[in-house]
Amino acid sequence: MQTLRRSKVRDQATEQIKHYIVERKLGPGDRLPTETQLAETLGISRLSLREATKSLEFLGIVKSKTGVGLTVGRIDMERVTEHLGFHAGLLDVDPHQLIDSRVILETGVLPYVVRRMADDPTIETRLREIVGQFESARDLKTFIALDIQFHRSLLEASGLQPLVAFGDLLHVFFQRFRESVKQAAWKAGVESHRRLVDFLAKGRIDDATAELRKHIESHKERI
Amino acid sequence: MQTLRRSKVRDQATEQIKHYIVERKLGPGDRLPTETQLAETLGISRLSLREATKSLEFLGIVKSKTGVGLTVGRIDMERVTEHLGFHAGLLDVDPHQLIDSRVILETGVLPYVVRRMADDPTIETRLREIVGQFESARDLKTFIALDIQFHRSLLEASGLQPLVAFGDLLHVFFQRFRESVKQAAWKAGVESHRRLVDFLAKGRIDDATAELRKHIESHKERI
DNA sequence: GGGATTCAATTGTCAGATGATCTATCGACT
DNA sequence: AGTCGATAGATCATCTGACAATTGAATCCC
Repeated sequence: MQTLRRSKVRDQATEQIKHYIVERKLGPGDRLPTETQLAETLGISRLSLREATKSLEFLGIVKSKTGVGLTVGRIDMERVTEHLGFHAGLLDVDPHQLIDSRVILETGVLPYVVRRMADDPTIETRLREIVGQFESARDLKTFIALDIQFHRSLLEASGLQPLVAFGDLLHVFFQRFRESVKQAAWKAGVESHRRLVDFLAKGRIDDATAELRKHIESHKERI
Repeated sequence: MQTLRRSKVRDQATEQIKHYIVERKLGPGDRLPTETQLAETLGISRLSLREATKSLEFLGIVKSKTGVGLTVGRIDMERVTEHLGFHAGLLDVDPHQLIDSRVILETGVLPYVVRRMADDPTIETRLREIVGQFESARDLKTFIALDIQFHRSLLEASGLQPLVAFGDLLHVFFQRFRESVKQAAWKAGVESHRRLVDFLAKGRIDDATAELRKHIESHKERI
């Protein structure tokens, strides 16, 4: 037999659309035919075509705007990371692994941060600004928000977008046991952040690494 | 000014479905409500709900079978690669950032690998097995497959699932310039892999780190 | 009891219609 | 003449309703 299982109309459509894009060497921003036209060309209903385009849109391969039409999109890692949370390895993660992963990610980034801090003084300003805001934090909620902001800024300071995206994802899973931080730990955390920035500003990578590692691993005591 | 655009029904639906899965801690294979039920619960038409599920299905987050219903799926990175890698022009990630990210990720993992290698001898066996298979690789395709396999095994050897997941994602975006590897580079790559395993087996983390960094950064010459 | 059949449940596909939103053109007013 | 606003057309967004295709289990027949 030719086809064991008949390929679904929708899946054929997605392939056809991708083929259309490649064949005509279309790039981000280029126009695609309208839904009606595409459906007619492929000989399927507009609905099936929509299911196809919506799938492609999910990853950013195409973009659709009301009143405008379909255009070729640009895929960025952030979008994919956003949905990656369902990767089998992440659905049910051991907190220890989560912590270790964060240590690797954030300490690994420090050499890059130091390098970029030397060129761009706004990075240090930004980090110190957040540290300063810690002082006026009164409740757990704002404290957590600031903590996330600080660590995100740290990753951003490396200039490595993929790691920022991944860091965001880790934070989502980290959230649940962040809330168990005791008031006593705040103060220590604030001091730790401040020392970290100091080390970075002086280019003392090893000290900064040790400080950051200790800071993140302190979460292990609360598991 | 903040563009106040109403979030589309479909996008809300995808979020709701993901939320549903996470909230109930559903894993691959678990059943979801039927389309009709879901649509009713969310207060939207079955059609809009379908566009949502089809999007999720595109990444493998959910699976649907005629006559059976919806089940939770397992994200298949190969599938993601297949869709994402079809047109390099659509990918918007700075290659340098990609390489640097990989360096941080994989070198950061090495101390953990060494530690676990000491306890579990199968790890070294596994890595050497892949290195051995490189010898018999005849075409670019199998070479690439082995390279991916090696680096994935390396991450797995750390025991840190989140990083494995992230590594998978990076490989998706890395794919495109893997294909530009010249035959001459194969041999060097194989040797580098072998040296890396040797260093790891001896617990020489610094040497291993340097070797791995050099290996990954060699891609920079081909940009 | 075992195999074939029927049937209910569920997804797959279609057609048609209406609302929402964007672009562009045209016209009025200064 | 130039600017602003309104109108119209194009296009996507969403809904309703219906029927076909597929699956899995209950049922029936021997």
